[in-house]
Amino acid sequence: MVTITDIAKALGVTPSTVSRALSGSPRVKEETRRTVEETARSMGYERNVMASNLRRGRSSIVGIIVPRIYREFFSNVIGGAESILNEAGYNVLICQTHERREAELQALHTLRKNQVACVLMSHAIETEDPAPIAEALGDIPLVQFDRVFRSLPGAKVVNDNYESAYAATRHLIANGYRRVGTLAGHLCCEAFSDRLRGYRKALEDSGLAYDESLVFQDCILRETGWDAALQAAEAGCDALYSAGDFSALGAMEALRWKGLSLPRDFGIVGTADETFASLMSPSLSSLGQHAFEMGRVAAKAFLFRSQATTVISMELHIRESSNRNSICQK
Amino acid sequence: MVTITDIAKALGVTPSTVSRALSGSPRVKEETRRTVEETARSMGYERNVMASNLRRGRSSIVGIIVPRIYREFFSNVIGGAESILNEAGYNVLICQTHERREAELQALHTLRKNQVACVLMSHAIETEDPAPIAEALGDIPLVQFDRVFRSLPGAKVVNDNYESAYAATRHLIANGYRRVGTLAGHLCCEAFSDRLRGYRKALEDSGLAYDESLVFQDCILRETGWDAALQAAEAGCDALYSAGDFSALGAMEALRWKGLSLPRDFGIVGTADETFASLMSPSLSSLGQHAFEMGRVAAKAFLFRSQATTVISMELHIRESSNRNSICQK
DNA sequence: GTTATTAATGCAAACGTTTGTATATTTGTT
DNA sequence: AACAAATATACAAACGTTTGCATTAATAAC
Repeated sequence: MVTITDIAKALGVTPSTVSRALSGSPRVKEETRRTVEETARSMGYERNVMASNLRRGRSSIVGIIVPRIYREFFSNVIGGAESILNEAGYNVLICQTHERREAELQALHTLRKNQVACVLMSHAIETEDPAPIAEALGDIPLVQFDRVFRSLPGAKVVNDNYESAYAATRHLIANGYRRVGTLAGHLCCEAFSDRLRGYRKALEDSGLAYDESLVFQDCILRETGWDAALQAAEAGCDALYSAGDFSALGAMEALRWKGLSLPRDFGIVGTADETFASLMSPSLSSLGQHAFEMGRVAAKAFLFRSQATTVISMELHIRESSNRNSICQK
Repeated sequence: MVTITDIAKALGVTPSTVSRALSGSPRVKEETRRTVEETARSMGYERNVMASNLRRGRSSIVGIIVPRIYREFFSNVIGGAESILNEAGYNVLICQTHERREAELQALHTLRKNQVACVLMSHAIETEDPAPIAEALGDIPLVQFDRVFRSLPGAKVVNDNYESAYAATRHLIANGYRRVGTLAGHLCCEAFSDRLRGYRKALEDSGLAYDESLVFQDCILRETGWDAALQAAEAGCDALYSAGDFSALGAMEALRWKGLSLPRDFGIVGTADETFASLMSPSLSSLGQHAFEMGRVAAKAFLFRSQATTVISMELHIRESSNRNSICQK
């Protein structure tokens, strides 16, 4: 392995000069820099990141913490962040929490130990108190995305959950559904509580009553979606806005099992636009997130040391599960 | 930050003793070790991985290279590997190649620079020549999974592609399909060529002719699946074994568009058992891979310095798209 | 021509750990 | 009691980079 000392010897200068030349310090002559760079290239030099990190007390790794990498949304966010960060010379260390608080703290700890340059994170559902996160991070910058804690400092990238849930609910109402319920997520999580607020506002703006018994909390899994849908149907519901696609899927299965037909008897709109949404039959209407873009924005927030909150719009994909108007036209 | 020197001073010993005590060297007295460990804990000591890595010339990071993290198969392999590696004190650095050779070499380079302890890898489809991989790795151990090059040294973990494709094809034949084609992958990739061999053997064992015109190469995408299915149907095919689920999906859509009914007029079995396979209507029969287990096995192969090749069985999930027998019984 | 100013490089001390070799201590053997 | 063997710890040199401070060389100011 060739080191800066080797280069220095070859050129009759000191390692400091080589180091400065290679890291673009303005303290070396332009000509020297060129010579050094050339020699480095010809000798096949590669900077030893370990040594560099040790000395600088900070690595060129960015940590990303997500609940689960196999959720399409998160893997796409990761992909987006990676595309920006790799470009900028950073590597990405990915940790999964599986929605568990303990695993989340463990991950933060791991990243701290690796002295990552920054942490991009979407917190676990279990997490209610953000204070330990701040503590575990120390002075490492934090960029939150999707699921964010307002009270933590640093940049944030979120979806327009309120507006999109509003739009999705209005869409159901516009299709003639009159008793619209919702499969809500965990309300301690702002992304989910915002969706609930948007849903509620849509009902109110349409002159429909907001009925607490049609709000199913902590309902984002296929199983809980199934149960909630049956209860909802029992309660006279004829449509559901779901804060997730998996619970929407469970709901559709339950309703079909009950003999109801979508979108004729019942309308559903999900959130996340998982691949299966468009492949099911009937296909599931869903709010698509610009996950890749969200990752890019989060990564840039770190690179530019932004502290801003960016809002990214979701996109309503209207499909068979809610589109009664076009079915009628057929 | 508290260092081993701090601990040493507090105890009146030298850093070397502390280092040895903490890393479990047999060269310190049992009593000393206990005292050191206790003091370390009480002082809140954490080993500086940068310094450790620099000195040892090797990091406690394992690199994983996959074509795409959002493929469920790969994200589950990653999850499995992570579960073992984290336990053993390693962290995981994930790189995507997007099936591109250049990105693959770049990733290897990155990992080499980070002096990873090992690389777990499933190569890109574009890659035909494994030599540059070996070169880029230097003396870093390699564990290949799913898509492997026999000629490279090191452990390998693969599916029983030959046997499973054989079983899937036999299943189609047992359901009365008589002209079975296949959507094959890139045959330079052993995983795919093995599936083709299994398919062929099944035909031969069943007394059916192997017809090259029913073999569609490089066909693993939704779009190519669509085209191939139409050609296949034109050629008198009544069933397809597909080496991927996305091409199987495209094929199903094309056939339905053509007015054919599954499984009545046409049978399909895919490979990978993506989530959508069970959710579609008709649901798609598919060969499920034990992805999580594959990740665990690959990680263990590294930890135990194994050089062996492990074969993991796939599982045939029989669903509506191929199950004509049970439909008839209805 | 002397002095102040700037520019370019050199010097040397870190960063925190690991490890080969040396030293001191204990134990065992005769 | 003397010596060998073992055990336990200390010493010191790395690992390759970065960076504050010192030094030298070049330019500008008077």
